[in-house]
Amino acid sequence: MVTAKATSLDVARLAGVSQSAVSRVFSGASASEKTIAKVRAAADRLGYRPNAMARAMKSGESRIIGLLVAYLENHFYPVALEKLSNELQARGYHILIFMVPNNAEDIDGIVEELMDYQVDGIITASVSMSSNLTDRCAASGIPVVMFNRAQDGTGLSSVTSANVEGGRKVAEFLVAGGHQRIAHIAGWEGSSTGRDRALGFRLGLADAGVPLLAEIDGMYAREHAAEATRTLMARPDPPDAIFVGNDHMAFAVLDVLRHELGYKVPGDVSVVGYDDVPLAAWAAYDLTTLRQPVKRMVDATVETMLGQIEDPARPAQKTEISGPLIMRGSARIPKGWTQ
Amino acid sequence: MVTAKATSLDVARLAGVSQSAVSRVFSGASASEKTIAKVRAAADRLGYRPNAMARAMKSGESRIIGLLVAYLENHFYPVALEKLSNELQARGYHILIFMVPNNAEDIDGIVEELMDYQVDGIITASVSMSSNLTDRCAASGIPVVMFNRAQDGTGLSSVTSANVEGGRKVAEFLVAGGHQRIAHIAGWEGSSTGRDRALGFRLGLADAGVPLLAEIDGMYAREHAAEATRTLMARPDPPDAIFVGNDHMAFAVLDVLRHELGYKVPGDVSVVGYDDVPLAAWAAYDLTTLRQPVKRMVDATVETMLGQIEDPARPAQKTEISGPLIMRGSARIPKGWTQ
DNA sequence: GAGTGTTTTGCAATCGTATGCAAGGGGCAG
DNA sequence: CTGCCCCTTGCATACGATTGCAAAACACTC
Repeated sequence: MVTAKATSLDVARLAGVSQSAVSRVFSGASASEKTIAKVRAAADRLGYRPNAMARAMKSGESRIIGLLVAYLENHFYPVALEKLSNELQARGYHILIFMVPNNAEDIDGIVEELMDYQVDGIITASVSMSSNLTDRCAASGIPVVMFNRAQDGTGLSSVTSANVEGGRKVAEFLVAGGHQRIAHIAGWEGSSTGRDRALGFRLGLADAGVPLLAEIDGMYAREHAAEATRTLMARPDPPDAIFVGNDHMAFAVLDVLRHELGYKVPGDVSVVGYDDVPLAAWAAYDLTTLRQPVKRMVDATVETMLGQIEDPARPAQKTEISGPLIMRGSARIPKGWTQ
Repeated sequence: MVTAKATSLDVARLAGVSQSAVSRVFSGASASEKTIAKVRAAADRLGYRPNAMARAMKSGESRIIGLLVAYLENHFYPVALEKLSNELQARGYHILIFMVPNNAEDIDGIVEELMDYQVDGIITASVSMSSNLTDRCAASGIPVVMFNRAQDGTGLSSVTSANVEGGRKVAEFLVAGGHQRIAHIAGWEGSSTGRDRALGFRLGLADAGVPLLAEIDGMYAREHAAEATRTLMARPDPPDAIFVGNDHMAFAVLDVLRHELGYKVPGDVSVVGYDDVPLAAWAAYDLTTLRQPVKRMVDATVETMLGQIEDPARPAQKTEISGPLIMRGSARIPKGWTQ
């Protein structure tokens, strides 16, 4: 007898109890066995389920997390999104997803919309927030966790991989491989990840006494990375190794090197990426890359988020998770290094 | 003066009007210029925005669309999701996203959760629904649109590409290319897309009088497709052309053919996929494939969805959109065929 | 200035649930 | 049996908005 939609009052009447009894049964408050049984029976008969909207309105907790994503083109994000959604779903939360247009101006409007829905928290994936926005969220007591991006100055929690350390590892790896002319096609310098990876990379090279041949901002975009590759290889002293700011760009670099310019990888040039998206393991690319441990990053994000929801007073928390270098076939492997 | 959170009543008091006046200003009902100005000013000062939850509860319209997705591993879905989200956002709707676990049993529970949120509609992406579920949605008057999958018998709207026609086009293309031993690694036979593409392909071959060498269900999974490829190539009469049920599997097929078994593509074997995900155009794969016009499919999905929300009496609508064959480098191009 | 018609506005009820409060009921010790 | 305490239960209210209704304000015409 599943009619249009039953309310707690309908159930109450059918069960012969008060509406509050029904509410108590479904919100886990205390009730006698007898009442619980009667209510459950009636609810089943009517197909009743509590109205999440009404519940949210009354309690002020929507159990919805707003997710801001800039682009899904880079496979890292779909993968993260999938895990994030599963994890939150398991904890009884759900994701209201918002794509952020490239023009960073509109983001304020988007966040406003988010807040209209009384979201319990906001997770941003590779999105920066204006300080104005940060303040609003703080004022409303809405926790924010930045995933795969950090932002100094703001009091926001963030979860990233250990980007400086990661950049450094790549530098050590390339130096150990005996490369002489090392270049970097960097992640967007407007992002903390791009800057940190580049910084770590430069530090690592400096420590080894190897100069950085060139650095070009690839903007995390295929086209920019491809163009940067052409520029680099057109030099009189083209690089014999390129560290690329993320896998997504590295694929473009490999495409240009192999299929457009006819270079051998890693024979002529070694290429190293960053992320270790699934595609990096596919034979066509077989990309050596520094892995971002998505699962652990997601777990940390969820923990931080729920922690702050439970205790709004908890201070912001910046988590860095380090990942291993995954050696595959796109870069010469130094003697003695093993997986 | 952005305090915790202002309600319409706060605004009303500050503006010196009634709470209903505030409501009317923000819901676009008629009001005098003077009132509008006063309310707007007060609202700005308080940082007031209407509470979407409360609005949803009262009006019964949440302006939220539930989206059920099975997996994001196949790039077709992130791309579609991005467009879908943008499109709906532009129309004032938002997406509550749910990942459906592989065990199809749980899907009922997921849909229940969806309905708890009073979603205005449900879009499923490559997910099948039990008839039980279908009934519940119908009973609740919640429109459902299936994206990239159709289901007979249910009265549900669906938007797909013209899969039978598409399969046929591929058959004609391969036959025209002079291939003799043509095999098919099919999409999951439990899905309408997989079945229809295979059906069209067989029909096309039959019309041309060319036999189908073999057909294996690739389950839309990389590993299955890879294994199927090994099986096919181990035959005494290995195929000289393989039509693969979607790009995602086709990449695995190419990886195995080229890097594991050492075949030349398209020299030894031609490979054709289905979808035309961005990756298909990248040089490393350069995959000939039948394009599913995502943009148009998404548009149709949104139109159908909103149409049914506006007028619940509107009958279900099955849309099929045909796409072109995109000729790239993974399959021999018949003489005289041009892009 | 009175009469008529059209807006504008406020009052109050309502959506479906949660919860403080006080009354009711049951169990147990004395 | 009485008294005390604790667990259940129902009543009534609140959450923040929308909306029907009727009174009030306004605009015009005669």
